[in-house]
Amino acid sequence: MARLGELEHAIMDVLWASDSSMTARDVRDALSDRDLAATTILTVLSRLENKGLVTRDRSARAHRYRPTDARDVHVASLMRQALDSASNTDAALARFADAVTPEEAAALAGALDEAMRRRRAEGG
Amino acid sequence: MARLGELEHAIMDVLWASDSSMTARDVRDALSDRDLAATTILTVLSRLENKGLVTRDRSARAHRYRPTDARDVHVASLMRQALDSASNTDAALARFADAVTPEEAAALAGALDEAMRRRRAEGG
DNA sequence: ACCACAGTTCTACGCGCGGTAGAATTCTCG
DNA sequence: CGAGAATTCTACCGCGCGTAGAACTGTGGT
Repeated sequence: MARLGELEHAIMDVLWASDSSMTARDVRDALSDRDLAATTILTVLSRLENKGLVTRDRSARAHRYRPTDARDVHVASLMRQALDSASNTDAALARFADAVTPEEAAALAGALDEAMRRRRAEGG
Repeated sequence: MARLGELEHAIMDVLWASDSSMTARDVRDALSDRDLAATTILTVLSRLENKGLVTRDRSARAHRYRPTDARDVHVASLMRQALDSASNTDAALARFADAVTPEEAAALAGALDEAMRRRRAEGG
């Protein structure tokens, strides 16, 4: 769904790295090495808003932008999308299991476990 | 790495669905509802070859095309890429664990288990 | 040996997206 | 109210992708 270009991604990175909302100027400063025009930042920020990736707070003079979702959520969503494009989910998951490091495997196994536990606790 | 357009994806789907290699004509026939020109298929097939997604066998008069990797491998690779774009891998995996169905979770847990076992057996 | 034809390569066009930014507009602070 | 910052409007350019015509080439049939 959300196809990001290089600059769009860079800006998302800046927003994700910040724990509070940022103004366009804040973003530009964070990307000062690129020496971008202020309007460039604004344009991209608007496009990101249209794509649903950032949310804008228009109350103040200088609008404040923040990511709609945390980066993890976005990453998980990309992974989910990829998985959905498989014809054989299990086979894809098996391949994926081969592609993770032992540390990641452990973390994932734990997370699966907990997710399952939580589901059982909630769902009844 | 591999960004696919709509037609490119459709063609990959055709190739993935087939268990043997196909000629351009075969592919066109499989997409006959689209009524595409033969050269269109060829062009896209070439682009896919450049992207490393399909392999071409030039020995016969009509070249034969087949996917470089199975679909699962491709899907797993997309998932891996997504995961690599996370700043906090564990957090992303935790989110992902929440996004899979119980069936998928079971399959994945099993696959992780087996991958681990295999690694232990091989790697020493 | 030659021709017809299938298949391939070359080339190209149009469109939409992303990077980029100027011009015009608007709002706020002093 | 004026200056300046911020936003919106608009636009350009390059590239990737869908699409395909024209030219080329190699193989099979007679």
